[in-house]
Amino acid sequence: MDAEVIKRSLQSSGLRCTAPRYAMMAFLTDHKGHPTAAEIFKAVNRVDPRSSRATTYNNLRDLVKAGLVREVAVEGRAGRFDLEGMRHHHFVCDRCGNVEDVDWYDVPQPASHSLGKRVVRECQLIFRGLCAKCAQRAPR
Amino acid sequence: MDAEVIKRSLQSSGLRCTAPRYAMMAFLTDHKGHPTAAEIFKAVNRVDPRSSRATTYNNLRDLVKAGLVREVAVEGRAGRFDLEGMRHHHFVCDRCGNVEDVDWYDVPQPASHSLGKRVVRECQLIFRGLCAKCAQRAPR
DNA sequence: CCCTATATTAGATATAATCTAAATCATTCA
DNA sequence: TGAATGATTTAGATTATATCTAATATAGGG
Ligand SMILES: [Mn+2]
Ligand SMILES: [Mn+2]
Ligand SMILES: [Zn+2]
Ligand SMILES: [Zn+2]
Repeated sequence: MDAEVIKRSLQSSGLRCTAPRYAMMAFLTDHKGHPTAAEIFKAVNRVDPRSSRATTYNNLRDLVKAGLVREVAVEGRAGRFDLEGMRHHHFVCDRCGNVEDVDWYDVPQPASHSLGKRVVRECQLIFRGLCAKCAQRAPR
Repeated sequence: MDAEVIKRSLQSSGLRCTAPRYAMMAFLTDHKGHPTAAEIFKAVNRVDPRSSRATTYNNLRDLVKAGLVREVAVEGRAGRFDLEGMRHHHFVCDRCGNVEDVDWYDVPQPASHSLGKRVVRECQLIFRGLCAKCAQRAPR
């Protein structure tokens, strides 16, 4: 019963379990492909066509702030989202913009003097280049 | 004579040394604060008010492709740019969006089997949280 | 079952980036 | 030096992405 898990994870973050929020979390649980906000919006509305773009963005913001969801910013394109489940890194394709998971491995922290008074919330390791599919196609 | 350095670095990348390109590189050399495309556009036009937004974006794209400039994507905000000079990592402030440099240290590569047929061009380590200034201000 | 802080909604607005096709320019080579 | 030419630039329109607004609805505690 995944439903209970989602409900509890929302509530334990101080977020009400609303229909749009639940639908977004359920969608992200089932679709590991790093969807954009627009894709999440469309998917949620296919089920129950009443949600608003504003709600999608508001909720993504809140879910990221609560640590349930992670955003991967992609230059010149819409940001991509995924569940903060098992730790992993990311690979972003220069050509097609796809975001793919890379197995987790530990990354050393910076020397504390080089962070100064900054407060670190998270640390993302992002690889860029050509995904397997794009690497095979002709260059340029 | 910085001018010659810029000119040569452009040409050795197969890029003509044009006025807008030169001005952009000079501006990035002098301003280490990770400006946005809009800021670069404005700065270049203050000197010689003839450049176009399209040229700014085109050139940033080409300079990144040539490896002379790096882009840091920031969720929900304009991307930030800096020169690929001394290697370093980045810190992005959740609240004010500022991008700051973090001293370089070596990051281990992923196991090659976990990259598969992907071709890695670069690897970015990005920290997120509150910058020193924002960390001091009241929370929320 | 009520109450109310929290959340949602439609649509307008703001911001960021790309596209177009005509004009210009940097570089090469005779 | 003086074409020739492919790369580059340009203004402005267009698209893509994200946020704002203020009226309405609802989750969840009491
Ligand atoms: Mn992921
Ligand atoms: Mn930097
Ligand atoms: Zn690809
Ligand atoms: Zn800050």
